[in-house]
Amino acid sequence: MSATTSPLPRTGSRPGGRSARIRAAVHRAVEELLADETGELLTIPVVAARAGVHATTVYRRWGSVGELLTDVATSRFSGDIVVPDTGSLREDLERYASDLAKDLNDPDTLPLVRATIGTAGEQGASACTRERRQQLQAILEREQTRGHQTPTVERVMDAVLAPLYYRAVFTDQALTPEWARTLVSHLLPD
Amino acid sequence: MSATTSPLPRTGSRPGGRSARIRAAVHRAVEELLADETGELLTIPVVAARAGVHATTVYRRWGSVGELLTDVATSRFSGDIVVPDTGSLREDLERYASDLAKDLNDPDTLPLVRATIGTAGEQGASACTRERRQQLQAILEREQTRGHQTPTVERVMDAVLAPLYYRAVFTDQALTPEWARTLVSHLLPD
DNA sequence: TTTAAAAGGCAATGATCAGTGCGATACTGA
DNA sequence: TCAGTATCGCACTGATCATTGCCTTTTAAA
Repeated sequence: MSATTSPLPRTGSRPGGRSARIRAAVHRAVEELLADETGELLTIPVVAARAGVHATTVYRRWGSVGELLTDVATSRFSGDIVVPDTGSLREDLERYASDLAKDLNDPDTLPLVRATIGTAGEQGASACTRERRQQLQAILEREQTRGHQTPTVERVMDAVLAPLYYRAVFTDQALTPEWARTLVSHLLPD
Repeated sequence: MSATTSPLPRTGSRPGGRSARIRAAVHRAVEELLADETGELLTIPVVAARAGVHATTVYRRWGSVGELLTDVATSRFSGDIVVPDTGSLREDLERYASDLAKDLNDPDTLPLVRATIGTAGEQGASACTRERRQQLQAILEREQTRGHQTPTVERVMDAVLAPLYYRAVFTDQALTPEWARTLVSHLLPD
């Protein structure tokens, strides 16, 4: 259980190499099994069978379901949203919030978030949102470079990010782009 | 897997009866195992052993870990917070938010929320927050009875409830009462 | 091309899990 | 008190899981 070592092998990490192919297949298997929502429990043998690899391989590369889910979540929530750059803070945030709402509405996303939180605890939870914080930070810093005042990142997270994730995880309400933009207008009045 | 039948037995449900004692012991075992944070996976045999009952009993009364967690979460998050009634909406919300922050800071609470979400999905998630919505609704309705305008429940959930749960579940930031009150002051400016 | 290291496939093992009859015990209502 | 019913403990069973040693294949560098 070496939490610091990457599940990426030091060698064999060429884009189309065998290791990379296995990694992709396992990731896809996890997402499919979670999306299937058959209530079937997510175990390493099940994932391995679905991915067409041997369970041993998954045990050795990832160690546990928790670490596997953390890895899948990290990939899934990295680089999936392009941070908008419209020149206006309000516009940037509105587009970002509405993109995020669309992303969280993807039927594959929610089960992954829930499973990762439940199985991988702190590690998993931060894997789902670490990049979001950085993206908001980037939007704010650009606005500051333009010489304008901005709310703190914490404030934006409370006002925009939190409601999006809360609704997705805890309720069955739909995350509409209109509502997402409303969150921004409450944060930036007038 | 009868999702509608209550895990409470029809007979033997007297306060101090054996069924009630077993139920309490199982609930306590779940919370302790989650709080222990040994990374040990939560299975029915493990819970049963800790509670001093036979696994068969747990299988028959709850059926699965998911339903068990949903039941525990429902108990845990029902009647645990006294809805304040100060005569002022702002004061009510501030106390409520600060009480909720304290509740979510309890080391036993967070693992229960995470595990329930991860294992029991939609069912589990709503078990963690259903009562919160009703409590906020009650606070708002009292203010309306006094003849005052109030935000919608959805707005209060977005502005107060969501940040509290988001911070608890997704970050490692502490939930201070001061910050919780700040959320209310952003919702009710002037 | 050759060679050493890394990763994956395979088979086998002990441990744990989910689920099932059956008899004993505890509870409810008459 | 007493009968009927529900719940629980107990002893199994088959299935699945986590893990290991050994060998083959792939990979990266000489």
